Amino acid sequence: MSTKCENCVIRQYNALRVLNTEDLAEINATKKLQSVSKGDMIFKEGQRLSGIYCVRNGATKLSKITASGRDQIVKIASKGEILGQRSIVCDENANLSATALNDMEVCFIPKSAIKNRIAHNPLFVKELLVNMATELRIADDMIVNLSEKTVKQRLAQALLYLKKQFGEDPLTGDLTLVLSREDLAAAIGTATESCIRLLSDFKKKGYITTQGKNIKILQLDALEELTKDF
Amino acid sequence: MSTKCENCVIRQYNALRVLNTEDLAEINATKKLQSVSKGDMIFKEGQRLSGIYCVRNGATKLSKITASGRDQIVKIASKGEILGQRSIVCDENANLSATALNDMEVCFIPKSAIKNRIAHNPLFVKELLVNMATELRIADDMIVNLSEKTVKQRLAQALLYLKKQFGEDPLTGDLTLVLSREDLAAAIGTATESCIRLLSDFKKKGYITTQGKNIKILQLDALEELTKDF
DNA sequence: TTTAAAACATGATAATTATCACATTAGGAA
DNA sequence: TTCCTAATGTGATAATTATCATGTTTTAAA
Repeated sequence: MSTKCENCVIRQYNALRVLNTEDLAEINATKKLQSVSKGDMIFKEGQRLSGIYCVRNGATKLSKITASGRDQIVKIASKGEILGQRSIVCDENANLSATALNDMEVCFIPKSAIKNRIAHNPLFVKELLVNMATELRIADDMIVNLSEKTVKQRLAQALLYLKKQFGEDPLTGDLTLVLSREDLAAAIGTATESCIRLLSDFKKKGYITTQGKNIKILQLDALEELTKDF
Repeated sequence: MSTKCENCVIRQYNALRVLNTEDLAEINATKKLQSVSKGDMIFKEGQRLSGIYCVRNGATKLSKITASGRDQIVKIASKGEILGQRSIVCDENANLSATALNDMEVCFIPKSAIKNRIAHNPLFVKELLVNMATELRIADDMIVNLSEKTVKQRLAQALLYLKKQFGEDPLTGDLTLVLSREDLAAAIGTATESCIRLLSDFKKKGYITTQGKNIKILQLDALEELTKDF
């Protein structure tokens, strides 16, 4: 995969796709490819961002540490997604922390380059707008989910999401994106022990199997049924 | 208050403020002032919107009916805020329902007028973008709140929010925006009975008094302390 | 004003979820 | 490898929250 923005396929997934040759030249001249190791923090809540990060590879959690010390994952971002665009658009400090869930490659694009594009390319602004509006809908839906569904339902939903979004290992059938029990709990908004307990329950019922951190879904329909219950 | 967009002070609160005379002329020519009675639904989840609504007066809840029949309030919008802009931007059906919490006046602005402004006024698009980005931050924070805080903390927070956002009656000291217990429960994501029980608890402790649906905050500091606990 | 319906309120109880304690296992460093 | 630490897993229990039942009060309509 080329590291030249002009040839980069990754940007097809985000607002950068509408940039013209001239725009891309500046982005390309100023961007920096970075390797991020699993567990590394790309940026931290409250930090002033000097640019955005375009994810080339790997996945990251966007989360916030709560007063009680736990953290709540608001979103998982992966290939093609941009981190930090909300903060840059609003000229605010980061509202969430971004932590690598596995080894990643990201392109750092300095704020100035993005601000220039925003100032001069209306099409780009509109793309950003549509993107942000979509994220808002997803966040709104998550609010409804958190208050409507039980922890069990949210866990089932999270497993289905992981399968749909990141797929399964073609050999073993295990979910490709491997989360620690702690992260999985943080994603569905519950205590780690509760999450583990429910996974055990799913195992007992034959919905899934586990091997270490790996999870394999056996009965998709059972999990889907669970998410619908009320 | 004038009903001519050119002289309308309401639009100072939202993205419409950056429109020029020419833009405003088209908006003004096509907009329609509407009265909405308390309890009326302005639009419903899933509905195709033919425009946006600019709130001149009153307040509305933006909510979603859950599978179990309850509804969860995602946001309360009032004077100066625009309803439906997300759906128009994304060309999607409404994701939330908008229901008047009291008698309202709203200006309906047809989709075409807004789409024209988006197509021709980059400044307007940028304003929308910043607006949407801010709403996204608020939604993200709500996600963290819902999973971090107890119902009691969220109720305390909601009361403080109502005071800050809508103020108190200068005579009685009651919160200006009056919500039914059911709506208050829907806003904090709990059962109506739980909400009522906690209000009784707050009363017993002397934090608030109630008279019918009216609520008066007596001990602001106590409620603030509650929201911080862990 | 009367009356019916809706909203409010509270008790009893069940279900869900968190917390604490502790055992086991896995994974990485010396 | 061996050891240490962190993660996983489970039990016991407490706390929180939901649900159901039922009575009371408000509200609004006839």
